[in-house]
Amino acid sequence: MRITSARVTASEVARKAGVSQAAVSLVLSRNPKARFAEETRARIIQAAAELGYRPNLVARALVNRRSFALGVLVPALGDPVYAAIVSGAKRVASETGYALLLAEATADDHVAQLRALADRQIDGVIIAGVIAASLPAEELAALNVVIINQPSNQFSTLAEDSIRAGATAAEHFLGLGHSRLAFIGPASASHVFRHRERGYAQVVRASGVELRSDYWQRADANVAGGFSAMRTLLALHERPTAVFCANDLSALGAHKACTAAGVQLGHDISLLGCDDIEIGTLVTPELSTIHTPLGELGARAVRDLLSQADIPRVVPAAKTLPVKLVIRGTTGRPAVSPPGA
Amino acid sequence: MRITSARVTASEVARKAGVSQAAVSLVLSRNPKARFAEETRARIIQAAAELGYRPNLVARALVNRRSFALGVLVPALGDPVYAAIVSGAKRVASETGYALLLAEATADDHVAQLRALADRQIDGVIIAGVIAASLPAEELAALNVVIINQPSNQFSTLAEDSIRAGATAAEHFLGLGHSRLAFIGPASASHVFRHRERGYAQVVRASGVELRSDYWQRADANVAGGFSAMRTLLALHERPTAVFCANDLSALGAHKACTAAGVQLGHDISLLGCDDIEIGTLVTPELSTIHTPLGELGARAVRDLLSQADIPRVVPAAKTLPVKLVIRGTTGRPAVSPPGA
DNA sequence: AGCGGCTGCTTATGCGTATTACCTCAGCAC
DNA sequence: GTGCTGAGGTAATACGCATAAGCAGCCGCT
Repeated sequence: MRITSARVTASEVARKAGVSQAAVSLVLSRNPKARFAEETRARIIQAAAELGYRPNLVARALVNRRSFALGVLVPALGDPVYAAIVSGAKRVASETGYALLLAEATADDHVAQLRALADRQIDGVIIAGVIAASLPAEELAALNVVIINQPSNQFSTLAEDSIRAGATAAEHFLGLGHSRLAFIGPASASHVFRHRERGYAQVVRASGVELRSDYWQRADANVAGGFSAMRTLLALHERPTAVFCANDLSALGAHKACTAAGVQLGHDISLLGCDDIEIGTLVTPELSTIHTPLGELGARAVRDLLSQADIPRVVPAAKTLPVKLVIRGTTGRPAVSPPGA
Repeated sequence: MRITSARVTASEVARKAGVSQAAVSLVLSRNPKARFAEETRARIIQAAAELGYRPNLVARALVNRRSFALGVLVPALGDPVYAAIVSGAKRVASETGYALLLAEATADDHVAQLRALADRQIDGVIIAGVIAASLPAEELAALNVVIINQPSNQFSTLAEDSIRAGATAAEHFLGLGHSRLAFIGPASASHVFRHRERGYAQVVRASGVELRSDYWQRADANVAGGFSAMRTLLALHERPTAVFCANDLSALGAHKACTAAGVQLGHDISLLGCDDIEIGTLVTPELSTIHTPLGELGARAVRDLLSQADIPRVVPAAKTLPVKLVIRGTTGRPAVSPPGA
């Protein structure tokens, strides 16, 4: 039975070096308070090396009350957005010797998933995509938490500048001379999506361009949603010339609908996504988009968690990371001058 | 300092219920050997519920010598192929109360990543995409291991039927009437890629169709590789009419090259990928491909690991999962009859 | 009355590590 | 010699849980 391999323990190293287990622990953990003769120190280090001793992190976690592991709670690992966040988090985590424990929360088990992480004594948790408000606050409060892309006055947050993302989209379109601006986005409670929409709407409105309700399409923020929303827009008597989608996935759905309808993207209709996931460069023409710092969000989240672990934060911090316009093939000047011009 | 939250322990439950800590453990773990009066049992359960007791899994892991966690070692979490495997693994793992510990192995730290997992006393590890032969065999041998898509006579393996995948590709092309068959694939040591190629070549050769060396392109199995390889093919005096790519990513690169060159996919040239990642449906026309059971591989890997944990396997098992042709938009009959017809 | 056997619990111990408190011995001052 | 100090270690304990072993009380049987 090979549940956990028989591994060499500190005691065995101690026996081999002719010292006590405590000596092994003290020397190998470079405890500054420990005064050991150079010769003993060397003997212990050599014995450990010869036996291939590696400390049992589970035992260490038990006594330290620190597991050196962080949890990540996301709704879907396969989604490129969360994959990018996880990847960024993993990079920083492994640099610092931290492990990442994954939790994929489905519709109704997000609380259970959080508990599963907490029960493993994680030193902190990163929450992205899962509505933090739907998690029991008192259980979260017992953890170090960083929430990505959601507001919270109780926990630290880290977010893209969603308002600016939407605003940038509108500015791009307006700058190109568009005046028939459409939007495709979910009716969801998601904070990012709402803010991307708001930033977009604000700038459009401020420019004096009309916000037409038939240009404002509600659709799930995925490929299918974007596809059907775009079909609706294409069926309109007077088509929009520029469409901003709440995320790249729906933009790619919209892209597909346009291509299928023979619409020349970047000419007949300008299309802009948001997130800058890699897939956007695979379609033709390549998807213009607003880059959001997904990997960076994951990476910073880990760093924040690690600093929280040392100096617990009284006041939760809220940081916002900038976004950036990435012009590729799907956006350009309108083909025909808008009526008002 | 809030490293790990102050949580209620079994002893506190015991005090509240007026019993010993052992009683709490015995009752709550439904140990069949423990005979307790119904009334005591109820008191313990109620006390636990009132205090919100949840066992510390770290402590449990230490005494059980079983962490109820599995490791996953992959080269890139962002790659849709590995994301799909991880997602499948996660599904089964969380059904059975197991946690998944991620390790993303970069070029030269794969051994360190494996050790980091082992040090956390994982009950098993799934290795995908990382060359298992490059890992220290004696350290692997101390673990329960399932290797995905690589051969091994020392450890259990789980693989798609790569030969069949390639063969299916060739049969599809030949069945459509193609005779100018090309291939794009890496020169890498990867077993899957080599077998997909071999299966393809075997069937082509067996059909009597010539295997032209200028139709056999070496390229990295990613978008950029597929793109440039396809450019080379397109520049040929006599273009191939059907191209099989070693994976979807390179097929998507090839797709892009074709679209850019004005080639009508599915008519002028038939293009076939392999893996069936979701992105393939986003391009126009949608990518025909060979479906490989990525999620299923991850799921089965976890199941195998769990059964290994109970009944250790003397002889490593090797299982192969079937693949399936998925015809979408990029494959069709050749536009012009091949010379020989 | 005495003893076996069952019920219903408790006590003790170990998992592998970190850490505190203590212990021994040498060297030195006096 | 005694006492003090510091160097160089060890012993003991705790972390939170699981589990083997033990033990008290009671019943029934002879």
